[in-house]
Amino acid sequence: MTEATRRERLRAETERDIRRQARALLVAHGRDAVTLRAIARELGITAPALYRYYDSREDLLHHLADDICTDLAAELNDGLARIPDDDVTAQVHAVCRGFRHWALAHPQEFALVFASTETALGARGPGPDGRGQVGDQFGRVFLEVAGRLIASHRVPHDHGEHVPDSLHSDLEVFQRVLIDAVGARGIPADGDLLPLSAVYHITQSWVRLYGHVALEVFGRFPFAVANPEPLFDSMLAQLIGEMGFDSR
Amino acid sequence: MTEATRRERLRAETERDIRRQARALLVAHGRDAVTLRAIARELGITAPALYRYYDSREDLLHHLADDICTDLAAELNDGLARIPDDDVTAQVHAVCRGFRHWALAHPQEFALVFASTETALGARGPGPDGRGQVGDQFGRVFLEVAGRLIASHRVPHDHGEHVPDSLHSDLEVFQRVLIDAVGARGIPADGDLLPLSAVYHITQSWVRLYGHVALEVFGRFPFAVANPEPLFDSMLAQLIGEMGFDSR
DNA sequence: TGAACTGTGTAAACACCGTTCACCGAAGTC
DNA sequence: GACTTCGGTGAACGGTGTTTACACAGTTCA
Repeated sequence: MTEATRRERLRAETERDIRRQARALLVAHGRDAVTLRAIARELGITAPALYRYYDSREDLLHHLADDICTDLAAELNDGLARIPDDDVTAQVHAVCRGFRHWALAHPQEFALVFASTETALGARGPGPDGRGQVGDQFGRVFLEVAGRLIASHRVPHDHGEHVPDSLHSDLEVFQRVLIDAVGARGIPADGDLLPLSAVYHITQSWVRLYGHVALEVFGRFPFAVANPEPLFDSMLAQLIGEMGFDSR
Repeated sequence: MTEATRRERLRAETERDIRRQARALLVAHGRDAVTLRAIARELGITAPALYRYYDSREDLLHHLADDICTDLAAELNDGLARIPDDDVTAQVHAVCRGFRHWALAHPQEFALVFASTETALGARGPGPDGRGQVGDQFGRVFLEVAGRLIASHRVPHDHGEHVPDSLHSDLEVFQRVLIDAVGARGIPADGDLLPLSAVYHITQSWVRLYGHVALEVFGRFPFAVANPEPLFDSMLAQLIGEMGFDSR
């Protein structure tokens, strides 16, 4: 390997340096502080040089968001690796708690990736397969854990709880995505293993997980929550309980 | 009335003009486009003149967020006024649907008020009474509807569903806030009418309402939702159902 | 080896931005 | 009429994204 010419190596290196500095500025002083001139200053070069690497500041922020998703996914996967393969409940716990802790520890990154109106950041276009409304790398982790959950548990939802017809077409798209995600892990799956009611429940779980985390990060609970962790844990226990697992 | 001197009237007028222009820029081109110079240009004055009205751009954005909360509250109250006083289910429907429609129609305003990391915007400090983590005016509407709900319905939650001890202290704060909100409407209330399990459910409802709306505004559902409205309505029906009302 | 080409940096410039300052004139006060 | 207050101006400082013309080192190839 290492076929890369000297120039290519240097380029890759400064490219990493640029994003590392951009990231540091984002973390330290927020999105508006991520300026081309500040990055260049820190790197000992001039701002226009950055245009050799990115089309614009917007473009850089876009790549930055991608990096953040990748890091988040890696962090969640690390946490997941420490948990026995067969303890799916603990896996769900780990991913959800990991997401919350990451978001609280990295509010600026969270805001950039998960609460931006620009469709360019974090979210891909609808896509021909209906995939990837959320950052690619992170979406993979989320889907993967959902996948493990499905593969390890036969028909979590069979309480006859039926899903309104109007949701079928959308949920079937997501069902397809989930089945593919499980398939990618070697375990074949089909619609019997993953009824629409389960797909619906996964969607609702994301709504609640995201809702709680965003409210906490942005401080928008309807009252000053002094101790948010038990609130989160209790929500999580309820989510897991509704899936047909024990809550602990 | 109209004790106001000529000068005071003029001042109030330009103050409104400033915020109206700021608002227009926010809506049209996003938060970053709300620049003092652009506002001044549009008003036919110079940028430094704005410092006679606001301490800084940040200060202006803060007041802008307040305005937005007030408008949102007014819009929700308008919708509420069209609904019979005794039909609480319809009232909850109206407020939740109204919030979603407002957010989808005003994504930039939503992002500013409900998804900013700056604590100065929308969120007040913890406050001595533990109130107002969410924009004052909007918070009032939210609490008011919750209040009507409580006042009209005796003990929605008595399925013995018990709330973990670790949540008690926080929920009691919110319970106090809610009881006061009901009291402000003339109807006295106490802890018997509003058990902690009901308070908990109201909190969880906000998590889900906010979660769904934010995910939709920011396009962060895990798959491309072609038709989000039924998804929202079904969540809403479930929320209302869990309160002990019919889902219709 | 030397010529040609490519990629990576520079400095200068343009048009913006928030903010501060000294100043000025009209509005209000005594 | 003198004096103060208020709302505005223009100039300036230091910052921003971006474009342009230019220089120079690394690479390629005859």
